[in-house]
Amino acid sequence: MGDELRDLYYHQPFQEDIRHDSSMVQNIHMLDPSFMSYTSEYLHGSSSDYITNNSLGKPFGFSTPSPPSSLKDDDIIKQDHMDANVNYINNNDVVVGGGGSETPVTPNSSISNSSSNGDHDDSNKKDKQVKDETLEDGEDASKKESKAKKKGEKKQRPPKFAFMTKSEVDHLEDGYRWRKYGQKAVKNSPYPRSYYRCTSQKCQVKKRVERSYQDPSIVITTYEGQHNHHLPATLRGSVARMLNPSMLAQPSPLMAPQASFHQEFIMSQMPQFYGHANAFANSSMYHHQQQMQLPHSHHDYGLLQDMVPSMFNLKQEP
DNA sequence: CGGATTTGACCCGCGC
DNA sequence: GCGCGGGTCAAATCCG
Repeated sequence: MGDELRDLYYHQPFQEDIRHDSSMVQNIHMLDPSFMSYTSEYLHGSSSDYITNNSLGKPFGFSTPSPPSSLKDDDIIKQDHMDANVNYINNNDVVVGGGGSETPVTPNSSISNSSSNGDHDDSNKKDKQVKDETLEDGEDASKKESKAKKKGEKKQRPPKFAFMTKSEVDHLEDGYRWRKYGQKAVKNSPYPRSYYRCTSQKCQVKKRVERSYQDPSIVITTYEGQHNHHLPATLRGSVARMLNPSMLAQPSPLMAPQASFHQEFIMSQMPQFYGHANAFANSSMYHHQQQMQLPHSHHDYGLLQDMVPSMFNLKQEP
Protein backbone atom coordinates (compact mmCIF):
# COMPACT_ATOMS: atom_id res chain seq x y z
CA MET A 1 0.00 0.00 0.00
CA GLY A 2 1.34 3.34 -0.95
CA ASP A 3 2.16 5.82 1.67
CA GLU A 4 -0.45 8.27 0.64
CA LEU A 5 -3.33 5.98 0.95
CA ARG A 6 -1.90 4.38 3.98
CA ASP A 7 -1.82 7.73 5.65
CA LEU A 8 -5.24 8.31 4.40
CA TYR A 9 -6.42 5.17 5.98
CA TYR A 10 -4.67 5.41 9.19
CA HIS A 11 -5.53 8.95 9.84
CA GLN A 12 -9.17 8.44 9.56
CA PRO A 13 -10.86 9.20 12.80
CA PHE A 14 -13.68 7.15 14.00
CA GLN A 15 -16.16 7.51 16.67
CA GLU A 16 -15.65 5.88 19.93
CA ASP A 17 -16.83 2.44 20.43
CA ILE A 18 -20.43 2.20 21.33
CA ARG A 19 -20.56 -1.49 21.26
CA HIS A 20 -22.42 -1.81 24.46
CA ASP A 21 -25.67 -1.01 22.83
CA SER A 22 -28.12 -3.50 21.61
CA SER A 23 -28.39 -2.31 18.12
CA MET A 24 -26.09 -3.38 15.41
CA VAL A 25 -26.27 -0.21 13.53
CA GLN A 26 -24.90 1.57 16.46
CA ASN A 27 -21.70 -0.03 15.67
CA ILE A 28 -21.60 1.27 12.23
CA HIS A 29 -19.88 4.47 11.59
CA MET A 30 -19.69 5.99 8.26
CA LEU A 31 -16.82 8.21 8.07
CA ASP A 32 -14.69 10.31 5.97
CA PRO A 33 -15.31 9.30 2.44
CA SER A 34 -11.67 9.70 1.70
CA PHE A 35 -10.98 6.32 2.97
CA MET A 36 -12.97 4.06 0.84
CA SER A 37 -11.13 2.41 -1.89
CA TYR A 38 -13.32 1.86 -4.78
CA THR A 39 -13.16 1.59 -8.45
CA SER A 40 -14.72 4.41 -10.23
CA GLU A 41 -15.91 2.30 -13.06
CA TYR A 42 -17.55 0.20 -10.54
CA LEU A 43 -20.46 2.44 -10.10
CA HIS A 44 -20.10 5.22 -12.52
CA GLY A 45 -17.81 4.45 -15.32
CA SER A 46 -16.55 7.95 -15.28
CA SER A 47 -13.49 8.98 -13.47
CA SER A 48 -14.83 12.39 -12.77
CA ASP A 49 -17.71 11.03 -10.87
CA TYR A 50 -15.79 9.84 -7.97
CA ILE A 51 -14.18 13.03 -7.04
CA THR A 52 -15.78 13.87 -3.84
CA ASN A 53 -17.84 16.88 -3.54
CA ASN A 54 -17.37 18.20 -0.12
CA SER A 55 -20.94 19.03 0.41
CA LEU A 56 -21.99 15.64 -0.68
CA GLY A 57 -19.13 13.99 0.97
CA LYS A 58 -19.86 15.39 4.28
CA PRO A 59 -19.11 12.69 6.70
CA PHE A 60 -21.85 11.22 8.67
CA GLY A 61 -22.27 8.55 11.15
CA PHE A 62 -24.88 6.55 12.83
CA SER A 63 -23.71 6.82 16.31
CA THR A 64 -26.95 6.09 17.97
CA PRO A 65 -29.95 3.95 17.42
CA SER A 66 -31.54 6.89 15.79
CA PRO A 67 -32.61 6.00 12.35
CA PRO A 68 -30.44 7.09 9.49
CA SER A 69 -33.48 8.48 7.83
CA SER A 70 -33.61 11.05 10.55
CA LEU A 71 -30.06 12.02 10.11
CA LYS A 72 -29.45 15.46 11.30
CA ASP A 73 -26.38 17.50 11.63
CA ASP A 74 -26.02 16.27 15.13
CA ASP A 75 -25.76 12.78 13.85
CA ILE A 76 -23.07 13.63 11.52
CA ILE A 77 -19.48 13.50 12.31
CA LYS A 78 -18.55 17.03 12.02
CA GLN A 79 -16.16 18.01 9.37
CA ASP A 80 -14.24 20.28 11.63
CA HIS A 81 -14.03 17.56 14.15
CA MET A 82 -12.46 15.43 11.61
CA ASP A 83 -10.17 18.13 10.51
CA ALA A 84 -8.91 18.37 13.98
CA ASN A 85 -7.90 14.80 14.02
CA VAL A 86 -6.91 14.03 10.57
CA ASN A 87 -4.50 14.87 7.91
CA TYR A 88 -7.30 15.85 5.79
CA ILE A 89 -6.61 15.25 2.25
CA ASN A 90 -8.16 17.21 -0.46
CA ASN A 91 -11.03 15.26 -1.65
CA ASN A 92 -9.83 15.48 -5.13
CA ASP A 93 -6.89 13.46 -4.07
CA VAL A 94 -8.83 11.02 -2.19
CA VAL A 95 -10.21 9.08 -4.88
CA VAL A 96 -11.43 5.87 -3.96
CA GLY A 97 -10.11 3.70 -6.12
CA GLY A 98 -9.00 0.72 -7.37
CA GLY A 99 -9.15 1.58 -10.66
CA GLY A 100 -6.82 0.92 -13.36
CA SER A 101 -4.03 3.26 -13.96
CA GLU A 102 -6.21 5.06 -16.41
CA THR A 103 -8.17 6.37 -13.55
CA PRO A 104 -6.87 9.35 -11.67
CA VAL A 105 -6.24 7.54 -8.51
CA THR A 106 -3.88 9.58 -6.54
CA PRO A 107 -2.84 7.20 -3.86
CA ASN A 108 -0.38 4.82 -5.27
CA SER A 109 -1.50 2.19 -2.97
CA SER A 110 -1.68 -1.47 -3.00
CA ILE A 111 -5.34 -1.06 -2.80
CA SER A 112 -5.48 0.95 -5.90
CA ASN A 113 -2.71 -0.78 -7.70
CA SER A 114 -2.31 -4.14 -6.28
CA SER A 115 -4.50 -5.51 -8.89
CA SER A 116 -1.51 -5.29 -11.08
CA ASN A 117 -1.28 -8.77 -9.85
CA GLY A 118 -4.86 -9.34 -10.53
CA ASP A 119 -6.58 -12.33 -11.86
CA HIS A 120 -4.46 -12.81 -14.89
CA ASP A 121 -1.20 -12.45 -13.21
CA ASP A 122 -1.46 -15.74 -11.56
CA SER A 123 -1.49 -17.46 -14.83
CA ASN A 124 1.24 -15.30 -16.17
CA LYS A 125 3.46 -16.33 -13.40
CA LYS A 126 2.52 -19.88 -13.62
CA ASP A 127 3.20 -20.24 -17.23
CA LYS A 128 6.63 -18.97 -16.61
CA GLN A 129 7.06 -21.54 -14.03
CA VAL A 130 6.45 -25.20 -13.75
CA LYS A 131 3.01 -25.38 -15.19
CA ASP A 132 4.12 -24.30 -18.57
CA GLU A 133 4.31 -27.81 -19.82
CA THR A 134 1.02 -28.90 -18.45
CA LEU A 135 -0.99 -26.15 -19.90
CA GLU A 136 -3.93 -27.03 -21.97
CA ASP A 137 -4.52 -25.36 -25.21
CA GLY A 138 -7.37 -23.28 -24.08
CA GLU A 139 -5.53 -22.21 -21.05
CA ASP A 140 -2.50 -21.41 -23.02
CA ALA A 141 -4.44 -19.34 -25.42
CA SER A 142 -6.10 -17.38 -22.72
CA LYS A 143 -2.80 -16.77 -21.09
CA LYS A 144 -1.29 -15.56 -24.26
CA GLU A 145 -4.24 -13.39 -24.75
CA SER A 146 -3.92 -11.93 -21.36
CA LYS A 147 -0.29 -11.40 -21.92
CA ALA A 148 -0.84 -9.63 -25.16
CA LYS A 149 -3.49 -7.61 -23.52
CA LYS A 150 -1.07 -6.77 -20.86
CA LYS A 151 1.47 -5.59 -23.32
CA GLY A 152 -0.81 -3.72 -25.56
CA GLU A 153 -3.00 -1.88 -23.24
CA LYS A 154 -3.55 -1.20 -19.69
CA LYS A 155 -4.88 -4.03 -17.81
CA GLN A 156 -8.48 -4.21 -16.91
CA ARG A 157 -8.67 -4.33 -13.20
CA PRO A 158 -11.37 -5.81 -11.15
CA PRO A 159 -13.39 -3.60 -8.91
CA LYS A 160 -12.06 -3.01 -5.49
CA PHE A 161 -13.61 -2.11 -2.32
CA ALA A 162 -12.03 -1.41 0.98
CA PHE A 163 -13.23 -0.58 4.40
CA MET A 164 -12.12 -0.45 7.97
CA THR A 165 -13.57 -2.48 10.74
CA LYS A 166 -12.91 -2.22 14.36
CA SER A 167 -12.41 -5.78 15.28
CA GLU A 168 -10.40 -8.05 17.42
CA VAL A 169 -10.16 -10.66 14.77
CA ASP A 170 -8.30 -10.13 11.57
CA HIS A 171 -10.33 -12.18 9.24
CA LEU A 172 -13.93 -11.11 9.47
CA GLU A 173 -16.66 -13.51 8.70
CA ASP A 174 -18.49 -12.25 5.70
CA GLY A 175 -20.49 -15.20 4.58
CA TYR A 176 -18.12 -16.49 1.97
CA ARG A 177 -15.42 -19.04 2.30
CA TRP A 178 -11.87 -17.95 1.83
CA ARG A 179 -8.57 -19.65 1.49
CA LYS A 180 -5.50 -17.88 2.59
CA TYR A 181 -2.84 -17.93 -0.07
CA GLY A 182 -0.26 -15.54 1.19
CA GLN A 183 0.93 -13.26 3.87
CA LYS A 184 3.36 -10.44 3.62
CA ALA A 185 4.94 -8.08 6.01
CA VAL A 186 3.67 -4.60 5.56
CA LYS A 187 6.24 -1.92 5.32
CA ASN A 188 6.32 0.31 8.36
CA SER A 189 3.85 -1.86 10.12
CA PRO A 190 4.32 -4.64 12.61
CA TYR A 191 1.20 -6.27 11.33
CA PRO A 192 1.25 -8.52 8.30
CA ARG A 193 -1.11 -8.40 5.41
CA SER A 194 -2.96 -11.54 4.56
CA TYR A 195 -4.23 -12.53 1.16
CA TYR A 196 -7.34 -14.58 0.69
CA ARG A 197 -9.07 -16.03 -2.29
CA CYS A 198 -12.64 -17.17 -2.51
CA THR A 199 -12.73 -20.92 -2.36
CA SER A 200 -15.60 -21.22 -4.73
CA GLN A 201 -14.60 -22.63 -8.05
CA LYS A 202 -14.13 -20.10 -10.79
CA CYS A 203 -14.72 -17.30 -8.39
CA GLN A 204 -11.75 -15.03 -8.54
CA VAL A 205 -12.64 -12.73 -5.76
CA LYS A 206 -9.78 -11.93 -3.47
CA LYS A 207 -9.42 -10.00 -0.38
CA ARG A 208 -6.62 -8.51 1.59
CA VAL A 209 -6.71 -8.07 5.28
CA GLU A 210 -4.37 -6.02 7.33
CA ARG A 211 -4.39 -4.31 10.64
CA SER A 212 -3.78 -0.66 11.04
CA TYR A 213 -0.49 -0.03 12.66
CA GLN A 214 -1.74 3.20 14.06
CA ASP A 215 -4.76 1.71 15.62
CA PRO A 216 -4.36 -2.02 15.94
CA SER A 217 -8.01 -2.36 16.75
CA ILE A 218 -8.82 -1.48 13.19
CA VAL A 219 -8.78 -4.04 10.46
CA ILE A 220 -8.57 -2.90 6.89
CA THR A 221 -10.16 -5.24 4.42
CA THR A 222 -9.98 -4.87 0.70
CA TYR A 223 -12.15 -6.88 -1.60
CA GLU A 224 -11.25 -7.35 -5.21
CA GLY A 225 -13.61 -8.68 -7.78
CA GLN A 226 -17.12 -9.86 -7.63
CA HIS A 227 -18.47 -13.16 -6.53
CA ASN A 228 -20.14 -15.12 -9.27
CA HIS A 229 -21.99 -17.41 -6.98
CA HIS A 230 -24.31 -17.44 -4.05
CA LEU A 231 -23.35 -17.59 -0.48
CA PRO A 232 -22.28 -20.98 0.68
CA ALA A 233 -25.37 -22.74 1.86
CA THR A 234 -24.04 -23.45 5.29
CA LEU A 235 -23.33 -19.84 5.87
CA ARG A 236 -26.45 -18.57 4.29
CA GLY A 237 -28.37 -20.14 7.04
CA SER A 238 -26.88 -18.08 9.74
CA VAL A 239 -27.03 -14.99 7.66
CA ALA A 240 -30.56 -15.65 6.67
CA ARG A 241 -31.70 -15.59 10.21
CA MET A 242 -31.01 -11.94 10.23
CA LEU A 243 -32.16 -11.00 6.85
CA ASN A 244 -35.10 -10.79 4.64
CA PRO A 245 -35.03 -13.91 2.52
CA SER A 246 -35.28 -11.86 -0.60
CA MET A 247 -31.88 -10.51 0.06
CA LEU A 248 -30.37 -13.86 -0.22
CA ALA A 249 -32.06 -14.57 -3.44
CA GLN A 250 -29.50 -12.50 -5.22
CA PRO A 251 -25.89 -13.31 -5.08
CA SER A 252 -23.89 -10.36 -4.04
CA PRO A 253 -20.91 -9.32 -5.99
CA LEU A 254 -19.25 -8.30 -2.83
CA MET A 255 -19.90 -9.18 0.66
CA ALA A 256 -19.10 -6.80 3.34
CA PRO A 257 -18.06 -7.87 6.73
CA GLN A 258 -20.32 -8.17 9.59
CA ALA A 259 -20.98 -5.31 11.84
CA SER A 260 -21.51 -7.29 14.92
CA PHE A 261 -21.45 -6.35 18.48
CA HIS A 262 -17.78 -6.83 18.74
CA GLN A 263 -16.85 -5.44 15.43
CA GLU A 264 -17.35 -1.94 14.43
CA PHE A 265 -17.74 -1.38 10.82
CA ILE A 266 -16.15 1.83 9.85
CA MET A 267 -16.95 3.21 6.53
CA SER A 268 -15.46 6.19 5.07
CA GLN A 269 -15.55 8.58 2.35
CA MET A 270 -17.20 7.16 -0.60
CA PRO A 271 -19.22 9.65 -2.50
CA GLN A 272 -21.53 7.02 -3.72
CA PHE A 273 -22.20 6.08 -0.22
CA TYR A 274 -23.59 9.39 0.71
CA GLY A 275 -25.78 9.31 -2.25
CA HIS A 276 -27.15 6.14 -0.86
CA ALA A 277 -27.80 7.32 2.61
CA ASN A 278 -31.44 7.06 1.91
CA ALA A 279 -30.94 3.62 0.59
CA PHE A 280 -29.49 2.75 3.88
CA ALA A 281 -32.32 4.34 5.72
CA ASN A 282 -34.79 2.42 3.67
CA SER A 283 -32.85 -0.73 3.65
CA SER A 284 -34.09 -3.76 5.34
CA MET A 285 -30.94 -3.80 7.33
CA TYR A 286 -32.09 -0.72 9.03
CA HIS A 287 -35.55 -2.02 9.56
CA HIS A 288 -34.22 -5.26 10.75
CA GLN A 289 -32.09 -3.67 13.30
CA GLN A 290 -35.08 -1.84 14.51
CA GLN A 291 -36.81 -5.08 15.16
CA MET A 292 -34.10 -7.41 16.07
CA GLN A 293 -32.52 -8.27 19.27
CA LEU A 294 -28.90 -8.01 19.91
CA PRO A 295 -27.14 -10.71 18.04
CA HIS A 296 -26.06 -13.43 20.32
CA SER A 297 -23.10 -14.61 18.44
CA HIS A 298 -20.69 -13.28 15.97
CA HIS A 299 -22.45 -15.30 13.37
CA ASP A 300 -25.33 -12.97 13.64
CA TYR A 301 -24.61 -10.01 11.61
CA GLY A 302 -25.77 -7.56 9.12
CA LEU A 303 -24.28 -7.04 5.77
CA LEU A 304 -23.18 -3.94 4.13
CA GLN A 305 -24.96 -4.91 0.99
CA ASP A 306 -28.15 -4.90 2.90
CA MET A 307 -27.48 -1.67 4.58
CA VAL A 308 -26.75 0.01 1.33
CA PRO A 309 -28.20 -2.26 -1.27
CA SER A 310 -27.75 0.02 -4.18
CA MET A 311 -24.10 0.17 -3.47
CA PHE A 312 -23.95 -3.44 -4.31
CA ASN A 313 -26.07 -3.23 -7.32
CA LEU A 314 -23.21 -3.89 -9.61
CA LYS A 315 -22.70 -6.36 -12.31
CA GLN A 316 -24.93 -9.28 -12.68
CA GLU A 317 -23.59 -12.68 -12.30
CA PRO A 318 -22.36 -14.48 -15.35
C1' DC B 1 -6.46 -38.15 4.67
C1' DG B 2 -8.05 -34.01 2.66
C1' DG B 3 -8.39 -29.30 3.10
C1' DA B 4 -6.42 -25.13 5.04
C1' DT B 5 -2.42 -22.53 6.43
C1' DT B 6 2.42 -21.24 6.50
C1' DT B 7 6.27 -19.42 4.45
C1' DG B 8 10.24 -18.79 1.47
C1' DA B 9 10.88 -18.11 -3.33
C1' DC B 10 9.60 -15.97 -7.25
C1' DC B 11 7.49 -12.53 -10.45
C1' DC B 12 6.23 -8.00 -11.75
C1' DG B 13 5.76 -3.05 -11.80
C1' DC B 14 7.73 1.09 -10.66
C1' DG B 15 10.95 4.64 -9.34
C1' DC B 16 15.54 6.06 -9.44
C1' DG C 1 19.58 -1.77 -15.19
C1' DC C 2 18.85 -2.26 -10.43
C1' DG C 3 16.60 -2.45 -6.15
C1' DC C 4 12.47 -2.32 -3.65
C1' DG C 5 7.89 -3.43 -2.42
C1' DG C 6 3.67 -5.74 -3.35
C1' DG C 7 1.40 -9.86 -4.81
C1' DT C 8 1.31 -14.83 -5.80
C1' DC C 9 2.88 -19.58 -5.99
C1' DA C 10 3.50 -23.96 -4.17
C1' DA C 11 5.86 -27.27 -1.18
C1' DA C 12 5.78 -28.21 3.48
C1' DT C 13 3.25 -28.36 7.38
C1' DC C 14 -0.73 -28.26 10.24
C1' DC C 15 -5.14 -29.74 11.74
C1' DG C 16 -9.75 -31.64 12.24
